[in-house]
Amino acid sequence: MRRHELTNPAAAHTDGASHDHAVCIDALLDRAKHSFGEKGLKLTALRLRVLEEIAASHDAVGAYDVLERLAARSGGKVAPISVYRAIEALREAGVVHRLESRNAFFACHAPHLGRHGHMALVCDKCAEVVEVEAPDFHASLQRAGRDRGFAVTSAIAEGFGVCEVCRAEATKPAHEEQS
Amino acid sequence: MRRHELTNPAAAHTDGASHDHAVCIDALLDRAKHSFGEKGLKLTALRLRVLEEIAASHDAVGAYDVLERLAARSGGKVAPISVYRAIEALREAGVVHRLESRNAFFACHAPHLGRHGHMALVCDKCAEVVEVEAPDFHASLQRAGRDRGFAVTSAIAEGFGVCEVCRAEATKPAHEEQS
DNA sequence: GGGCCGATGATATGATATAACACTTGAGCC
DNA sequence: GGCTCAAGTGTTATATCATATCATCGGCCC
Ligand SMILES: [Zn+2]
Ligand SMILES: [Zn+2]
Ligand SMILES: [Zn+2]
Ligand SMILES: [Zn+2]
Repeated sequence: MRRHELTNPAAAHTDGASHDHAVCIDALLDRAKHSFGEKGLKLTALRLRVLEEIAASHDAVGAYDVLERLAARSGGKVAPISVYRAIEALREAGVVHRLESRNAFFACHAPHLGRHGHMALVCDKCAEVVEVEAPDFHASLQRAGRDRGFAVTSAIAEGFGVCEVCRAEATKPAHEEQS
Repeated sequence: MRRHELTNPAAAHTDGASHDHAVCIDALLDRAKHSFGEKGLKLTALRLRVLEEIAASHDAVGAYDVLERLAARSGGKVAPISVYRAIEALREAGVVHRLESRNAFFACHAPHLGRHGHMALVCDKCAEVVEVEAPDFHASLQRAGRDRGFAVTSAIAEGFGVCEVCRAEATKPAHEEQS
C-alpha cells in the first residue's frame, strides 16, 4: 500500500459528493493555461494528463499513483521519471504542491502567487487537503529567524486533523454508517 | 549522494567550530535518559548509539547515514529497520524530530514537550537545523482550520534560508574564502 | 521453570526519486 | 529548405528511503 493511502479509501468524499468538482477542475485547468503561458512554460499533453489525474480529487496522491492512473485511464504508459518531470513543471507553474509530510502531491485550488503564507490542512480520515491563507505565518517565521540571524526565504506548514465532513460523519448515529 | 547532503560538507560549521558541542550532547543525553524514563521507554544500547550519531551535529541526517556511521564507528552492523525502529523510539521520547521536507532526522536541543508550537529552520548552505518556538503558529493554524470546520490536532512547520554563520561567510571578502 | 512482552536480528520487499543518454520536435534564423 | 538549439520526452538503469514478516533473545512476573 502506498504510504499516503488511507485504510478506508471509501472515506474520500471530495470526488463530487459534497460539491461540484467539475467547477474546481475547470477553474484549475484555466489557471494552469494562464500560468504556464506567463512563465514561458508549455502545458504539454503529458503535463495536462498528469494535472488531470492529480486534480481529479482534492486528495494528495503519490507520483506512482498518478503513474498507475495514467496507465489505466489514458492508455499510454509512462516512466516514473516522466511523471516526476511533469509534476515538477506543474509545481513551477504553481498549480500543484507537494505535501512534504506524505511525499505526495495535490492540486492547488486556491491560487496564492508567491509561495509564502499558505498552509495545507490534511484530513487524517479522508486524505483531503485544503489550503488556508496564513499571511502571518511567513512573517512570524521570518521574525523568529531574524532573532537568530537566520534569513528565511521560504517555508512550509502542514496541519493534520479531521475535516468538517469527516467530523460530521464521525458523530452520525451508528445506523447511518456504511458497512 | 544522499538527497539531504550538501554539495560542500565542509560548510558544516556546527561540529565544534562555533560552539562547544559537547555541552549540547551532554544535555541531550541527560534529557533523553529522563524522557525515556518518564514515558516508560528504555534507552537501550542501540537507541543510544543512534542518538549519538544523530546528535553528533545539528544537521538533519538520513536514516541510512546513521546506519553507515554506526557501521563505521561502533563496529556492529545493523539493518535499516533497526535504525528506523530506534529513531521511532527517539522520536517518541521527544529527543529526535523528523525533517519532513528532507526525509531526514535531527536531534532536538530545545525541549518543547508537546509537539506543538515549534518550527524548524534549515540552512540551505550548511544543513544546520535550529528549532524556534512559535507559540502563535499552532493557535493560528487552529483558528484558520476552525473557520472551515477543520479540527487541527498536530502540525509541522519548516523554514528554509541561510543561517547566521553562513551569512557571515557569504559576506566575507573573497580573499578569506577557502578554495 | 514457563509464559509473556518489548527489543533486536535477519531476510526480503515495497515505495519514492533520480541519473544518464538518446530521440523527437518545434521555434528562430540564414 | 536546411541549420541549430533548447525543451520535452522516452528508455534503461539505479539510487534512496521505508516497512513486512517471522525468528530469537533477555528481562520480568508468577
Ligand atoms: Zn473540488
Ligand atoms: Zn496552493
Ligand atoms: Zn551543538
Ligand atoms: Zn525539538
